[in-house]
Amino acid sequence: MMTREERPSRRERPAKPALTRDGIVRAALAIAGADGLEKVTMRRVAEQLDTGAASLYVYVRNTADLHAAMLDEILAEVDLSPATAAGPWRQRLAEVMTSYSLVLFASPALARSALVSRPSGPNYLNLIECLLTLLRAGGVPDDQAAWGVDLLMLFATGIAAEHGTRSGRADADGEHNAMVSAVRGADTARYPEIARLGDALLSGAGPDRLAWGFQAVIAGIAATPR
Amino acid sequence: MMTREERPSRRERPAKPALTRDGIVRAALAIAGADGLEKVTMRRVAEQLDTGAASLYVYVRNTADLHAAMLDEILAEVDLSPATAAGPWRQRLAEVMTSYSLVLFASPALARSALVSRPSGPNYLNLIECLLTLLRAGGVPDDQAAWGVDLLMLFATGIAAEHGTRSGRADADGEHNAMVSAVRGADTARYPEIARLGDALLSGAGPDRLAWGFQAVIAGIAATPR
DNA sequence: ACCTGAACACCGTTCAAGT
DNA sequence: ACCTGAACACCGTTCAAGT
Repeated sequence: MMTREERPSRRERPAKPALTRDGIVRAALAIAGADGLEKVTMRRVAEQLDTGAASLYVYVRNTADLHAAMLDEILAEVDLSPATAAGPWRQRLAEVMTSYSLVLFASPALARSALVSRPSGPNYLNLIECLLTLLRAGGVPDDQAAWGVDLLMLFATGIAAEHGTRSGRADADGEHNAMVSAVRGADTARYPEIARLGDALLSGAGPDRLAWGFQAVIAGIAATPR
Repeated sequence: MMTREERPSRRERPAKPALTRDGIVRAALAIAGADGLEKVTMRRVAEQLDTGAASLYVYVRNTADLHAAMLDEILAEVDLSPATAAGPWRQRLAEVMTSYSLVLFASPALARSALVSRPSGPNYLNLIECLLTLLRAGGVPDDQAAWGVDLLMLFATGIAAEHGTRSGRADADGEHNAMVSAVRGADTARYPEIARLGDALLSGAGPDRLAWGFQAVIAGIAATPR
């Protein structure tokens, strides 16, 4: 027979979990997913963890550090396997970039923060390493690859950030977007090209646009010597 | 002889200037130039104008609106004249983009805010119109031009934003940049490509990089059908 | 070493009341 | 219509004091 339950003096409610950096980051991601990144404040994260804001500073340097950690955490989901798969390098490169984009599309607010402060966590470095490996496999000269990676990341991150801005709170608020009114408005005379191209300028973040962008950027990187 | 001075009852000190949207934006730009964009708060701008924060809301919808207005204001300085000049279209396009970049380099914090919330003021629209005109002059198909403009702007804005992050307060604080330590550090085994390329990855926002990027993006846009 | 409460020095935005 | 003071509902971060 089993012995009587150990530690019977333990309270009914499970003890509040020990504070860890990972726990803080996970709590922050939960809040961001539910209420948006702007609600991820030290005080709110601390509240969720049943402690005070000051306690977080043992594990997190400041708010920017917390945001960076959140970003790196979600970058763990990016699929880097095409780097070692078979097939044409351009397509494999596009696959990795697409995976990165899909991850950021799910967290557009973090995409915006990635634009502002370039991440530098281990998962981000893994991704960059992977992109460089693929560019090298494609015979792209080193100097072009070094700057090209930036171009690729900027494009993918920017599109994800834009997507978030559009479908998020901002647009629901009926944000006065001058581009929209110029495209289908009375400003045909002032901005003829914008009016002429119309919706093509606004056609958002669909997979087509992403795929075209990757192709274009990869082609430019490979074809432009320094 | 002249008549005696009119309105002699006027006070010695010049009356405090009437509040206008333009005055608010200019005061905000002055603060941003002196102390950084993060100091551009409603309360601080109001203080500079010798009034209360609540008074600004007659002319400015909210903080985001103020930032957007600041951005559009500085975009007035972008030189669009290459659009109607003579010469190869690619070079003229690069000239306009370079002018845009130089303007943003002077206000990197606004570059970051431009990445997050795409501007849409009249000066921004003028710029987009100009870019589209040049792409059309180059015979770039409409659909490629529509998406290509975005690519160009994203690159130029991103580089300017990055430049600001590096030379600004963040770097001075000795920000722990994992990229830097991976490049010249002990992680040669973990990130061989990053280590191998080294400083080429970090070589910042020089004119060479900008020029190369414009060339590459323009080449990609022109060469990649949709 | 870790955690806490309290404090400091701020924010954006709204609103009733004035002119 | 514009302007204001005061209030509401928050912030990040620090620090002395506790365990």
